[in-house]
Amino acid sequence: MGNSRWKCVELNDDKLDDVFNNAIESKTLIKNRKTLTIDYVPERLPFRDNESTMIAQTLSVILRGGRPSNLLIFGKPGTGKTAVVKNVIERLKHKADDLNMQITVPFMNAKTANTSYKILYEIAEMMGINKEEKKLQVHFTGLSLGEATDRILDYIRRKNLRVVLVIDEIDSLVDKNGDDILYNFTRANERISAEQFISLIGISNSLTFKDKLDPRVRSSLSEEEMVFNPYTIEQLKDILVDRCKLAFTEHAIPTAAINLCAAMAGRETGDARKAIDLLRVGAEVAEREGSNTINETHVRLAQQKIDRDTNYEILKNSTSHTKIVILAIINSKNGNTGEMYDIYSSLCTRLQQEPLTQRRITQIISELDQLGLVTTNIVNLGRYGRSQRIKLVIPLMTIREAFKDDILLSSIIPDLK
DNA sequence: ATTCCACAGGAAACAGTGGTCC
DNA sequence: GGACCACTGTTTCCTGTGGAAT
Repeated sequence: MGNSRWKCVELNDDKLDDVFNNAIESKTLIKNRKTLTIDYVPERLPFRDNESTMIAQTLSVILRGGRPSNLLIFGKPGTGKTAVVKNVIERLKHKADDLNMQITVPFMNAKTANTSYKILYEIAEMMGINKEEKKLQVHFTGLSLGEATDRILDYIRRKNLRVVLVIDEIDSLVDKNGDDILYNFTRANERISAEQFISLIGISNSLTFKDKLDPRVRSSLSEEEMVFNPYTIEQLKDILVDRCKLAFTEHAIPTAAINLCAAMAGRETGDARKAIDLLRVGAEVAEREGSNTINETHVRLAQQKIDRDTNYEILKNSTSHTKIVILAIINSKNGNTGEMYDIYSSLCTRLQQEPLTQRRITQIISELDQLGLVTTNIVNLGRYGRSQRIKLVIPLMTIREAFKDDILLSSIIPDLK
């Protein structure tokens, strides 16, 4: 390795000790890191009192021995949907405990459990079905969807359960797998006896999600609906002030920096997650600088760091073909699909790789577009057809950095100007 | 007004993989 | 050990698109 990055130097143990000792002794800005994550759920969720009350009212039917309506919750990311639902359910469980009543609440995210079968498997895991004898379990794979559903319903019947099934990011499940599984669960109550039930709470980031559902599923799933509006900049400010009190030492963050975090997050989508992330990363940047306070520059640097880190991770973990596509876009003059595909094919030949079809490459481009790594514009050239203009929106430095350890690409990376 | 280009993108099929069941 | 199952990434086939050229 001729890289000057790696030099043989004598290790200075005293210096390392100093670093660690300083870390332990120095006063840090952040006194409670946990409060700087969106998942941290405070006792009272800001500005969601009405929503919390409405969800609680829907679920309170359980305490009177009834089955609550299915519920669909809509809202952009970072509007507190998941946190509110989790909070209400925790309280419901406490109340039910007081009344000696048992309810089961499997809570899953359809982005992680992204196929119908994985949802069934997760439900089985969370409900404890997989602690039963083997032929009653829902294994990781190998069963048909019908059999897995039957085993879950059978368990509910045998154990006489009341189940509230919460599926977060339910839209991504329906996008990929259709609504069969939802149909089965909304109809499941017909197959179990009166004192048992399954109710569904679906949490969706997309308002148009309902349009993709079969009318029968739509009517039973959305017995009740609720929309979480994005936070306003003023509300974000209040949330941040609240978190700052918990997270930082006194006077660590001036109002101007809080305002900037709120403004940057509020300008886009009113995303509280983003606002809190900016605060956390800003604090980390300030800490590393040895500063006692977080100023506006730290917040701006935090924004850059978040963007750079996300892009770097996506690029680094991409498949070889996605990486070659990115290199083809860099090398393409006008960014037309056709030209880009030709370059991609020749790069594949140079790397002794079998090129994927144009159809698949179109798909990869649209994935990159969704991730915000490229922008695409459809241009009509009349008689000369219709094409996409693809433009890269990430700095070449980030790409070079992310690809530099890829052995396959090593022969063409120096071409990156 | 019609033709035609160069794609976009939906739908279905397929191959390979990793698993269970009997 | 063969039948069966789901998942992922891909290919194949196909229809739709909008404006310059004719």
